[in-house]
Amino acid sequence: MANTEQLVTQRLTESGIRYSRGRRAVIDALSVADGPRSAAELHRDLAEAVPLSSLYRSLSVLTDADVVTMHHGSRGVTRYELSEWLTGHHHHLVCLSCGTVDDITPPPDLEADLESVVISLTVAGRFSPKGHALEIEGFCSECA
Amino acid sequence: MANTEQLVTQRLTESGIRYSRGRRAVIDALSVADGPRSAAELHRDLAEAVPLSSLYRSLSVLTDADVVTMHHGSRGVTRYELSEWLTGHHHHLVCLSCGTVDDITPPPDLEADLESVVISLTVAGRFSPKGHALEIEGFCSECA
DNA sequence: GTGCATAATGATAATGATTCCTATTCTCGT
DNA sequence: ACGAGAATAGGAATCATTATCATTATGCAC
Repeated sequence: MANTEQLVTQRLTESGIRYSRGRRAVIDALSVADGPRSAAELHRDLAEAVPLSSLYRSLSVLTDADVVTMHHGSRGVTRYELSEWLTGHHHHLVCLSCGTVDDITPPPDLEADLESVVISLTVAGRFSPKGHALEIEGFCSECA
Repeated sequence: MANTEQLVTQRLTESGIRYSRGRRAVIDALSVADGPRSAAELHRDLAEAVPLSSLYRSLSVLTDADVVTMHHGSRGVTRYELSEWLTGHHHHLVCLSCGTVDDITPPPDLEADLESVVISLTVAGRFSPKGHALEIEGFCSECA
């Protein structure tokens, strides 16, 4: 995924947003993560390289630019990950015990099934679907 | 749903938990809601009849007793609703604009499709699924 | 290259949701 | 009615997150 760098650079440039050292560090940390990360986790990973307040502001800016997407998970903490146009569409495995979240990408046929369920569920109604998220709750290998 | 009352009474009695005035008010408020409610919303609905601290404690007790289930939705606020064994299994329509969440219950065939997707996604792996939640994000009729 | 307008940073204060603490009140079984 | 344990209420404390603002860095015009 070496061109994540380029895609992000391009998107930020287009939006007139600087791709500063701190923001680059955030993107790098999210790039190597295998699931959404909370601000606290990122701060720990970045080992004080980015102060918490700057980290939050970077995440906010990057979210506005749609480079990063936020999720609201267990215990009221917000988790962030690279947006799907960078990583591909995926879903989440949420561990009920330790709270960690891993990405899972369904094979095309299953994803197609999901989409048709979403369409069927909203076709009758007054709701315009823009996206969907399937969260599978259970126990990860560590906590099983 | 007149027997929600009885089911809750029974469950709490079994657990040695009292079904006090305040807790009854919380259950009643959740019973008439058409989707998960935040503590703040409940507090507003209950018109100060239940102080915030008591409300939170009631929600915590009821969650522990599995009478109420918590969800983590938009903007980092926790929302609560009656557990699925009381209301039936359902999913959520989340409005990207105003943040409200509505319940949606799929017809059996669609729910069966969902379950088989979940099974297929986890069968290979080291993850034991216990439940699933499909959140459909979009715009409600108000915000369309 | 210099200077300037603007953007980004980082330390701290403020906010908002939630939890903890503790004295008082209520309830149930005796 | 009495006493033990449960529940309440109010406030203080905590945690995640956001706002403020003075300082620093960056990109661009000259």
